[in-house]
Amino acid sequence: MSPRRRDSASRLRWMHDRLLQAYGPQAWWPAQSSFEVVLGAYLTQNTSWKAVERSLANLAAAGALSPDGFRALSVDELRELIRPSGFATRKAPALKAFMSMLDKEFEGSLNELAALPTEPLRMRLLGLFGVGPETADAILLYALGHAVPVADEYLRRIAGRHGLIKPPPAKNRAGYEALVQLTRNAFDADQETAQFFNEFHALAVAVGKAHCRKKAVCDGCPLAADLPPGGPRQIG
DNA sequence: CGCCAGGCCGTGT
DNA sequence: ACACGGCATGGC
Repeated sequence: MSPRRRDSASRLRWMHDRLLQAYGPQAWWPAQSSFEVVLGAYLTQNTSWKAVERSLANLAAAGALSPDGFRALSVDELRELIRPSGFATRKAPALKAFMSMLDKEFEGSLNELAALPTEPLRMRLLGLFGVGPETADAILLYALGHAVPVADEYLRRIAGRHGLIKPPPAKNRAGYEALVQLTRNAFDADQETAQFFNEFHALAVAVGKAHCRKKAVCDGCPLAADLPPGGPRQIG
């Protein structure tokens, strides 16, 4: 039966099942340590993962993928190492601010940071320079193991093109929270685990990279059966 | 070459 | 509250 004409929660569940069937488990985040997840979460802001990999390779060569190695870098050295992934004049001090917070209040330990309750922890992250809602939630989920949904530009486009949210999809804070709520409402309480949200966001990125970039490439998309009659509703 | 990338911040309404 | 420009570099 067609998923069309059903409520957005059902359709989002259908999307999850369809994507899992099409792509399989994604085993995210692509990193060797929680600290590396944090670095990647900052570096990938409005930046292709390909470029992030170049910066991470530079950091690895400098021995700076661990807190100890990273702490030893000056902000100027850091800026040069992460230059390939762009916005380095912003991202270098932002990362140093995270490290500084971790050292001063959590003995340099991500585990101690992760021990805070989710909501205060999220507020804490959002208060950091260079951390918005998506970066905060990515760190919460993929580095700290908290069960929160992660919304991103791909999910925003998917929801927009499929008419799950009223177009044009807002790119502001309220729009982000609406996507998070959409995800929370779609799944049962017993599915609201870190493992599940982990997989859901990873699948959204997988289909996004393949079919939901700015140029519409809905042809061959596993989710195409759910598109409104006449094609995607909203491209940008 | 021009457009875009796994956002966020500062400023102006 | 919301829109909008700026931010840096590299891939395609």
